[in-house]
Amino acid sequence: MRSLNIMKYESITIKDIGKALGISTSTVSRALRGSYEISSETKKQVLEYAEKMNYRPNPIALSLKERKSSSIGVIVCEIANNFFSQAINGIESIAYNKGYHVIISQSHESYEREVVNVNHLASRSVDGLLVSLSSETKDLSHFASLYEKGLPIVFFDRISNEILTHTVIADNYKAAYDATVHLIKNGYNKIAHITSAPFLSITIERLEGYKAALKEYGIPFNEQYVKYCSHGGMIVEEVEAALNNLLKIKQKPDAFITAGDRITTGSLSAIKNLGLSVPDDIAVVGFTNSNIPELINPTLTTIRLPAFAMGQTAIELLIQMIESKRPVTEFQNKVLQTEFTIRESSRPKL
Amino acid sequence: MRSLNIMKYESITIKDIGKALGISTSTVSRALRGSYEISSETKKQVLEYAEKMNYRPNPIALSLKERKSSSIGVIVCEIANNFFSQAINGIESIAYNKGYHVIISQSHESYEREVVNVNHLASRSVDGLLVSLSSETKDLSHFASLYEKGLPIVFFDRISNEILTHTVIADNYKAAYDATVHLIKNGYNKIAHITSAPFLSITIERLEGYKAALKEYGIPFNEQYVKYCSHGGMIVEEVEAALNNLLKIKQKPDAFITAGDRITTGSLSAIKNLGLSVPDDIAVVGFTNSNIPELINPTLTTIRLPAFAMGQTAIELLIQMIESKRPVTEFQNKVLQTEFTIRESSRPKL
DNA sequence: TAATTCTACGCAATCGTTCCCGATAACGTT
DNA sequence: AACGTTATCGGGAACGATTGCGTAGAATTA
Repeated sequence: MRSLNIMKYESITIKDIGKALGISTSTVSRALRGSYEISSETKKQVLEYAEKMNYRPNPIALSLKERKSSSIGVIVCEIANNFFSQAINGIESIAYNKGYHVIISQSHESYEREVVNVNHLASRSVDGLLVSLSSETKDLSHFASLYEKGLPIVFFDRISNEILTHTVIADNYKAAYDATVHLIKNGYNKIAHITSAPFLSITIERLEGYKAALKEYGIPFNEQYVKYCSHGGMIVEEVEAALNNLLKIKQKPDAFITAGDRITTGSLSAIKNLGLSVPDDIAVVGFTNSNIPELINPTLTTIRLPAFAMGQTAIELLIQMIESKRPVTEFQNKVLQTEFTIRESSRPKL
Repeated sequence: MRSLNIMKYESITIKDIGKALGISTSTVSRALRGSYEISSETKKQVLEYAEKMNYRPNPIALSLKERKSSSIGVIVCEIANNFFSQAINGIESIAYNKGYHVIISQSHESYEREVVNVNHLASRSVDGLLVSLSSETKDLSHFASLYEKGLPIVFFDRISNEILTHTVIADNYKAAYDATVHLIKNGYNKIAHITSAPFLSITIERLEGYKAALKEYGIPFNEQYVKYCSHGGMIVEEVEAALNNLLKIKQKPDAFITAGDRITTGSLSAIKNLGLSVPDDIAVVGFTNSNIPELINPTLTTIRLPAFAMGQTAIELLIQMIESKRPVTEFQNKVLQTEFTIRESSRPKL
């Protein structure tokens, strides 16, 4: 049994080492960093003592002096979302090996919260930012001002073209196109789309793909068939409302595509509560990174985003930007392919 | 379109304000904090200028000076787990309102990683730590040494009695007991248990509840019916192996209880792949915080941990510890009730 | 009027680290 | 013998903020 001491945690500093060894702090500092102008005996002495006392440089002092922190900030709407938690794992897998620590913060789809978080991260001297925008964010000046002052930022998933930098997205256009075509070929022609906030990049990209497929197969686009969840499905009620509104249309849809984890699960629950059956009453294709689509009843046809790879790609671009000596002028806009798995929820219409 | 400047981000300091206004930094500092020994005109001048220039105190400098950071560190095995992401949301909901920032780090069930993370958080001067142990952790000296030096720590979910501090857990004993009794009453008597690493507190508590129920109903405890996943189910293969080993037993179990999100989904997938049907071939009750247990086929009988509340309780105890002037000597060991929902996967045996 | 008390501010130390300047030897060179 | 080199180290400023202490000048009191 160990108990808590009221004294605040204190660790050994180079000053302590200098005092103990009768040398100056500058010498200790240089010895620790292996400077050529320190004799090998002194070096050995310092190194041994530091090792013995378990000396660790104070990262706070380093951050203050060097204005960097070997840490990168990640801003996502929420981690309780398969896509983002998987993306974060991708980010960490690279960052950890390159000596960067990852600080995660959640916007909870709130613009205000996003602003607070980005400013906090910046004031904490993160060396760079990885951002997926909140569904409320229309104005990017909180990022722009930092970016212009030299803070590297890479956007992923929910991006913006307002700031010229690297971006990493999934091929949302193609994914939505393929899903729509799949439904059409399986005999569905009243295909709805429950999606996120209207101005989000992912929403626009997916909507375009959806429209393109309809057009190609001569199905007129029906504005009523597109329902937006302004909180990205984070609020259950908005998904239920979207679904109910869809079912109220006289030309009731016979299929729908959901654009996100929360929207997918939310609408499936709502359908179940309404006593409807999938796909006989209505077919479903969902954008989701759930790892149990085949456990759902019926098994769910899904579009899975390459979350882990997107995280990896984004952090690689960011680190490249951070460690670049010259200003980066060539920006990459990576588009990663999604994974389409056909299951029962979209089987051919009877 | 805005582009990246190579100059490193620089913000306004107290020194800049002093220079601009022709006063000393101490006066600026005091004016900003509303000290009584600054004239109201000077105060007004400083406040206005600071506001105009959007001055924000540098938290790094403050951390260095004050040896605290208004941030608390959270160590969990992984965020891509419903329980932990929900718990983190509970933590954040309180921390945010009390002015603390939350830094999340993942151990990925690795002891080594846990040690690295805790030391990094400590050196970053977090004011306290919220910890759920990794499944590999047997030795707690990396926590104990910091705790003894005054760093407040609260353990939640996967706890240890090696360190005397506040703890927050779910009533795992009762949950496992109830689940087992439920299965027995529904006619199952060869009940297996697929659980996490054997020395984890949650494993022990659940196993005890399971055993107690068996004993109460006169069913002999069969060692073979308990399978451990040393990585907490994080590796799919270990769950499959556990299940396969279970099915190889001559007295094949007719039901099993899974002790965790990953183990639950992993074993259900494995069962599905084997072509077995639930609950006819084998019934299932799962510890899981999934929000779609009723979408699974068959709908899943679950034990849900009060993740959000556990996070809230833990952070409240931690903040209380941080802000306490005197050393805390009375420790609370909170036990929160779980939520048992009976569905089809454990319906009465035919 | 002289002594005292306030008022309102500046100086400098502090936190831990790095790094630009010197400084001081012991050498070798001329 | 005088000078330049080189090796090795220390002093001190800087990063941004807080704070104990000192003090000039004004206001008050005796």
